[in-house]
Amino acid sequence: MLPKRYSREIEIKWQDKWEEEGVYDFDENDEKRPIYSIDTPPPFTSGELHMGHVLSYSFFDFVARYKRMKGFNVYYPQGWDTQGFPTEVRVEKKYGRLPPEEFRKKCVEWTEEMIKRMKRQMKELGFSADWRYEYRTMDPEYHKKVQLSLIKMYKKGLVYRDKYPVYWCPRCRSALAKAELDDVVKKGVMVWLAFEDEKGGEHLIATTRPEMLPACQAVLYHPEDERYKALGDVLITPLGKKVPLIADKDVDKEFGSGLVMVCTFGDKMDVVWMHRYALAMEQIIDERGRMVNTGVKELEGLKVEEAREKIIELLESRQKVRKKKALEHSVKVHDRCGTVVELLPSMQWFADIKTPAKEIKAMAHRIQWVPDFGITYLIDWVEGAEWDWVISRQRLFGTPLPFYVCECGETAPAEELPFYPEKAAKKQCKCGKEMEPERSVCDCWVDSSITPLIIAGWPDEERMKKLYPVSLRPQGVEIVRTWAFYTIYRSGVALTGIPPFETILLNGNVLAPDGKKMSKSLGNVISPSELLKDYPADAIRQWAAMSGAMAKDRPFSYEDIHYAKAFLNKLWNASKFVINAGIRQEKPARLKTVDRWILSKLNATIKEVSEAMERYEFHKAIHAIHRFFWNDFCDYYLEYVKYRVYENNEKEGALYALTEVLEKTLLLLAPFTPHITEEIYQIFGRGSVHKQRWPFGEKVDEEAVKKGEMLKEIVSKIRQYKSNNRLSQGAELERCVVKGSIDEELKEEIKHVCRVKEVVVERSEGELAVEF
RNA sequence: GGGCCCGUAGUCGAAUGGUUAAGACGUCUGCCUUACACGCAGAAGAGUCGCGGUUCGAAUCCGCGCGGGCCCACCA
Repeated sequence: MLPKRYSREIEIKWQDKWEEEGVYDFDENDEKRPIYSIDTPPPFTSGELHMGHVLSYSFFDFVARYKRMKGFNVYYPQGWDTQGFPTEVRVEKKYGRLPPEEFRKKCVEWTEEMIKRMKRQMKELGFSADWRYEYRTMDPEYHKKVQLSLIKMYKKGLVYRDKYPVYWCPRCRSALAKAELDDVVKKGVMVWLAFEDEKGGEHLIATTRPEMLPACQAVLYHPEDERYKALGDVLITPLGKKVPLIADKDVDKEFGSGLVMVCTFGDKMDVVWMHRYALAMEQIIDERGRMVNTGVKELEGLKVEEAREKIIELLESRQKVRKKKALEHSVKVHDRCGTVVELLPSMQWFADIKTPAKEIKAMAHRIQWVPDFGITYLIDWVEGAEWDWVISRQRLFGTPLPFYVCECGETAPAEELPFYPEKAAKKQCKCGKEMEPERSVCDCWVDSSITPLIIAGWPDEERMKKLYPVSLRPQGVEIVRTWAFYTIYRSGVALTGIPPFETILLNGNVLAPDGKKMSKSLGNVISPSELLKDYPADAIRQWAAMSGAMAKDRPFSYEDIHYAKAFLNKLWNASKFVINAGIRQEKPARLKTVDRWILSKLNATIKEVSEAMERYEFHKAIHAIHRFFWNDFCDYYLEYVKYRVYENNEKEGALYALTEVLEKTLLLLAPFTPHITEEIYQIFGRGSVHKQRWPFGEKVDEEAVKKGEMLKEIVSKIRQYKSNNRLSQGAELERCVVKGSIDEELKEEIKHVCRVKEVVVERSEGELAVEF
């Protein structure tokens, strides 16, 4: 007997049991079943799942469960993306500043706590990952593999060290991440400086950073700007330096005079242009924010703001300033101290993405993209990339870059892995000096771009043979340019030459019910843990399935989740009815038309759902199940057979059909609602529903379908009559006339199902009609 | 500014170029019928953003316009 109501207690019971019995374990020794592996995204360990996680991880879980039932040996590990700036911020807030090693230890402790919480939520949602293969990017084992992958790329010439500008806080003397910057509107001055062409003609350039003039490398104009087209290719700065004059489409014709000077480095756009035209890098600001190597002795040693005033003064005295105008503009400041940041050239590590770009694109084309337009995000990105991937970060909680560097500029890979600079062995450079272990850590995408290798046991060749490439990479559409791209590049092109996954499945995001992005500041965030207080996991999972097409964003819908919960209730109560009526698994000799009708509908539904599952169209699958079970089975078939069940009238066929429909529906629902289906499935005494095979859609009896639909229509018309006449559906009618071609069997059904004493049939080929 | 996605009842959303454009929520009417009132039966409500085109036929394909969203870049 089923408990009176379905509840979360039932879900928790099964979650514990599944874990205990290892129901979802990947079978290492199975030689027969094909392997289906899933490269699940390792979520960043923030400590709480958000609705986007719930949506996407539900999708992954549907796939895993479906494939298991289809007979695959499913390999479904789950990892954690642990390292990064947000954790550093939170740990520093809690413990203050600590020495690096102690700080990292605290970060690890913190992260372990976060993982514990998130894992609990995943379990509560019924995700069927195999936790024996859990990985964490902060583990020494993981570090080792990331480092090995970088050394291999280094040896192939794909990883190198070069100068690159980073955001720098002159006050804190530290490199900053983008996330540490705030935009602040400040008062400034725009000055128009007089440049000269080779014939002595004067051309004005508007700038808010005249102090950068000594580092001016080029002047740019828009290719369609008539004023500068015929000017030649050199211009002379007010300081007398000759610089190239270049046409570039990114210049705004309307701004100032339509000319812009490129300096090392006034702003981010200078960096773009420097790479595009291979301009020189001339550093004139040092780590303390003071001017150096400007070639203008009045500026040397001054702070940036002082230098700005000074050079205006200087240029005015040389009559090179034509106009000045006060303005307000936005500048980037360090979020913690408010100091204006500078872009400073510094030594960074790069991964070459320009040289292998073609191969990356070609490999992306060998992967199946679902939906197919997803690949355009990657192609556009590769084609638009202006420079190589900067893989180093000046942070603490990250994978150390496994290299040594020397004053002389030489670099060398580490020999012992995992490599930690504090404990690194000494190493001598070719030049004779002692090399320094690199102290920067990796960009987080360096960690996560080898997950297919990690789960496939790389570099163990035996395991790789078995598990690489992975079958499926599910991920968010918004990280195609990062995670998908970097994975195809590193795991695929650079390290194995084989596409890292066969199929990539892209999911969209969850918006707030108001259609806007969920954000704390808008106060429209819905948290999974709050939701779990009001709705069972199986309702939340159905909501995910109902959330529309892949790669599309959708607002969160309380209506859907409400409906999903109501459906669980329906399933529960219908099951109680079937159980009370009596389970019958042997097919009786005779089935009535209605029995054959519902079994045909069932088989059609199985086919429809199977096709949708193969295409990852979960909303179609769940919709087909809902429609069949609620509308056809509960609303009609159950009503059709009640008299047979209660009055023991040709009961066997009814019991068989009821049992068959319930059993098969449970199987179809199992990937979506694993808990409730498991609980009900126990009546069959065959163990876990999740160990069963996916049902096969058998033959549809066209004649029975036709008759069944006709009966449905007649019943509906009689119900309509009763409703219009304010009668209860249980009310007995004396007589009705059915116009249409129905047989004696259907006539008898109408009498019983609609409680009509006398049914008269008038044969007619026209439209069905019922008169009273 | 570049790329991509989208525009369907009050709301959210389905519809290989082919009957009367699913379904859910909400609304209205009736029904406590021995699975379920977390329910049942019934009803009303759109002709698919606008304009043009292709077609025997367009929500669906093409063009333009209008309006959203996402990602990226930028404000010298």
